[in-house]
Amino acid sequence: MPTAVSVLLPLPLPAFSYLLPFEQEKPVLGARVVVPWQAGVRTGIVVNLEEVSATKALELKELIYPLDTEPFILPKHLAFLDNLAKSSVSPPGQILASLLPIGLNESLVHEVKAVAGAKVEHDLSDWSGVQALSPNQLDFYRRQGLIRERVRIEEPKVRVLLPFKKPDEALKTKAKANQLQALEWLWEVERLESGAELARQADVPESSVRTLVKNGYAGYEDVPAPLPALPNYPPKQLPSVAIYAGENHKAITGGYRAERLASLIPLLQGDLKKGKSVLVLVPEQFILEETASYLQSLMPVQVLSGDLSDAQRKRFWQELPDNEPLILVGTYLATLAPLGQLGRIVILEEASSSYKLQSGPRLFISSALRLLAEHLDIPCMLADSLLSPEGLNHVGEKHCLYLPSPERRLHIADLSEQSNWPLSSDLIQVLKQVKERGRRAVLLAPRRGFSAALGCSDCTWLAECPNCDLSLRYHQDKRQLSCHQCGFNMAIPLECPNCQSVDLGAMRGAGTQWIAREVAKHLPDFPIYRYDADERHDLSPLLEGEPGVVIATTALLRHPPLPDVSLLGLTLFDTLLGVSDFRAEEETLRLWLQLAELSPNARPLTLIQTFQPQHPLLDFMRAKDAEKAMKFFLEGVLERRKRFHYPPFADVAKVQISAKQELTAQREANWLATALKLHIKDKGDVLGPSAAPVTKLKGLYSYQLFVRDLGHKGFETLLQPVQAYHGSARVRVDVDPRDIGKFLD
DNA sequence: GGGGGTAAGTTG
DNA sequence: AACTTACCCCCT
Repeated sequence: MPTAVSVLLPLPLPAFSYLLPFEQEKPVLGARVVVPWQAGVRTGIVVNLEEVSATKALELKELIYPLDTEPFILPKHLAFLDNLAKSSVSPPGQILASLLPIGLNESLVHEVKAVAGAKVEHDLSDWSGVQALSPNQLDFYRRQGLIRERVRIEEPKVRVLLPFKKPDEALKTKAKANQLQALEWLWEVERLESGAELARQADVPESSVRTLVKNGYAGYEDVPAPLPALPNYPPKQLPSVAIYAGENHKAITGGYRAERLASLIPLLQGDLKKGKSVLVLVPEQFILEETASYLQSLMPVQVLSGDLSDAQRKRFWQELPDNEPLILVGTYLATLAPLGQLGRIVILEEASSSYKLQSGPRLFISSALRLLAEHLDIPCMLADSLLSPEGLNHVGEKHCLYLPSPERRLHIADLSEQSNWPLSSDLIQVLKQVKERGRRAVLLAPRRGFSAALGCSDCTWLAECPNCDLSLRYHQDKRQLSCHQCGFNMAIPLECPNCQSVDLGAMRGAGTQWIAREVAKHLPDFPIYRYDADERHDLSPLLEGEPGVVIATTALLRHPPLPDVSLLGLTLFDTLLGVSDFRAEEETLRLWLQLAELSPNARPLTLIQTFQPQHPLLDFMRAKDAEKAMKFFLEGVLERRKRFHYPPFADVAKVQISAKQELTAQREANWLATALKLHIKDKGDVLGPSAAPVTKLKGLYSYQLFVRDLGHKGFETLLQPVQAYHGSARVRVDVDPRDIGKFLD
């Protein structure tokens, strides 16, 4: 019986079947194979093999060539991929494309040869490069069965300068002293990447090197590229901790980031001793570097992230199965890393919103890896300053290790009674103390730029984005108004377009520029730094202990910690809570806990400016017994989530309907909501549709609705009407949205 | 009748 | 995702 091979390509499509040529060995599951695709070839992964009838075989195109004899993706991962595809309602190929960092886009040497006796227009009697044929001809010959094809991975080559001849008498004249010097140096170092480099190193003009090459003493050659070095990070000492996680723990919360990691060390060492590797997942590059720095002096560590070059990732992937047990610290790109003896998965900062992939299948990587651990039947450890309610519910209270939380000093400044906006008199007073004592302070503003808006003081006019329902952010330094969503920029108008008043000024929330200006007013001659996406000042004087104030956005959380910060100011607490998401409070609390990481060795006074000093969240932050407060907070969240049927007690998917015309978006959203309600019946419910929080964005009007899966039936079936939708609006789905108002591109 | 743009359909 | 085909508008 002929064999059909199902091949998954890194495209947003399901797997496709190809016929295995009768003379070819059956490929193993998870191996890479090259298959014909449109008028060329593509590399995919073998996900299934099945016997088919001879008639069925006739309909299939032939597989071209296997690239591997061993699985490139572990067969255990294939079922996991399939499961992820179903739960995220996206094609399996799309999951593969977003999780596999290498291997499927290799450059290939593709050759063709005419079958014996075939009449073809070209001379294809021997293997020749496919570029001799036009794509149409290739397709035609394929269909007629006139050619055979073969491929191999193109070895990465680099062009180098090599010495060809030893210096001879002809070079030993005074006029050719430079050439002689260069050639002798080249023989000394054996090879160099360019003639220019030789000229630099031998300290001769480039023309001398050119002459050497012209006269055949040296020349360029393509040689196999050397293996790239794998990254290394400067070692760092972990703090000591009093409690360690054991086998019965499934989550760690509280403490500093480094303490949570330190509490895991005996567990990790135990895994390695048992011959098991551990996958340590991180949400961002800076945590990857920090984690690798801490671990590498204690145990064998490898890293994988988007910061590695293609060549580095390739080397990493190839060597991984042969390595001794190790700790792999990686971002989501390490999900499918072929660790043979994987014994545990650790998810650091498990609740981090950075784990939400912003495109493709929009996976939430924490959930995906919890699923992987279940598939592999290995333990999974969660760690975060404040566990996600989902995480806590999953592991259960009694499997949770609480580390003592850092002690905090908190002062709340009520902005409603203040006249000197955006700084309260309390903040000004402590800032003055910081200056007098030559200390360091960090002020966090809710946004970059000067202010949230520019408006007219005489009427109600506010500058708004022409593409979005948002006010334009005022950037004083560039004398510009810009939209932080769509990137629209314009110059500041001279007068109000509404009432022609010239009294235009900053309105609403103060950004880093505004705060910096106010601080400068109150603290003349004190060093002021800014740290946001627009302006990243060099903070090394502060690292060395010089005094100063940093005005920053949360971008500062990705900067190495500053020593002995004595004041931490949150200039507008309210914006954090203003987010229209059921996770807003939880995220705010987590941010508050993360702020302690800005200066872990100090105990800075945290000053919070707010218009709502009675907000219940502040009570949790003020509580003396932090551990108890956190437990109480999470219990409350879970209780409400249960009562109102929110995750983890129901699965939620967002459906976004967008169109250029607002009415179209609204009509199609209503239509889709009705279709969904009829389809879902009592298996779940449909909330909405309602206009998206920012209804017009990037020129599109969006409506959104939420589908709740109350019986864990899976969105694969519940969202069927969405899958089948072919109307005039653009529809996007986000399963498990982490920010319910966020626009889906 | 064709250049230039977008929308819709197909890929094994 | 990448690519082809269909279709529309505008201009010569």
